[in-house]
Amino acid sequence: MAPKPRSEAALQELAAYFRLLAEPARLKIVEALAGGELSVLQVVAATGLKQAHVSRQLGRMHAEGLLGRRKEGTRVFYSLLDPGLDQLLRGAERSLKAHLRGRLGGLDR
Amino acid sequence: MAPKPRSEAALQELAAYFRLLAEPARLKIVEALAGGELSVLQVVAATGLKQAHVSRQLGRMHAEGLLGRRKEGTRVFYSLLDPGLDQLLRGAERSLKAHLRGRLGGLDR
DNA sequence: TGACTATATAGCTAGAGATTAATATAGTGC
DNA sequence: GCACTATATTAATCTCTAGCTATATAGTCA
Repeated sequence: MAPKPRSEAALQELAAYFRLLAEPARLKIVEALAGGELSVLQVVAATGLKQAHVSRQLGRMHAEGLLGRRKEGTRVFYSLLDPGLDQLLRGAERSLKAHLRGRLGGLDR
Repeated sequence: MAPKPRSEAALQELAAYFRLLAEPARLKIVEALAGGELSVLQVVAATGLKQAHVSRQLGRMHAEGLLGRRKEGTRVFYSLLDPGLDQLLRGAERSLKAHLRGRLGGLDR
């Protein structure tokens, strides 16, 4: 009755992937990029975050393979690479609602 | 062209939810529970983690609404509450593969 | 009650990473 | 070359929490 044993390495990768999505700031950036590629300053404007922070997070997400990068003159444009990410976020939101319900009714014992 | 602006609070909740899944140890526990409810010691045996650590993580996941809890005598059984979680993990694995591909070919510049 | 088992908690150290201000780098146009 | 803009990096502070050991709590049974 154990449908799927994952390897230790697979769990590490999976955890690292979730960690990327485990920060409100990065989620905000991802959401801003959902409308199409943006330059760093455009992301700064869209999110209200500091330039240094945005640049660092964009760089990290690009290094992790989550974002694409395109240089044009002095600017650098980033874009979402995985079209399934949006679906993943929606799925997480669905689960989240179930959890919130559980948190309300879940004052067991 | 902006399909879904989420509130700051929603992003916080979403990030907190992903943070729960952002640890290999917790993923391991979730996986162990995928086969049905288990007592704390059974989770310890299934994962190889320390009892104190398992108890803490189970407690946290239960507090967050991710797990159900049932006491029986001196034992406490925990179980997954959200049937969509499995689907979420699979979706994340799919995205992850896309990222790994990107990490390989993504030596741009 | 005491002995035993199962869970939970407290205190600690170490490490990871978010966030910031300041500075460095790179590209463009004069 | 200089001035200007956009991006990246450095260094510092701060918070969080994983993981550990040891201890406490609660339930069961004699």
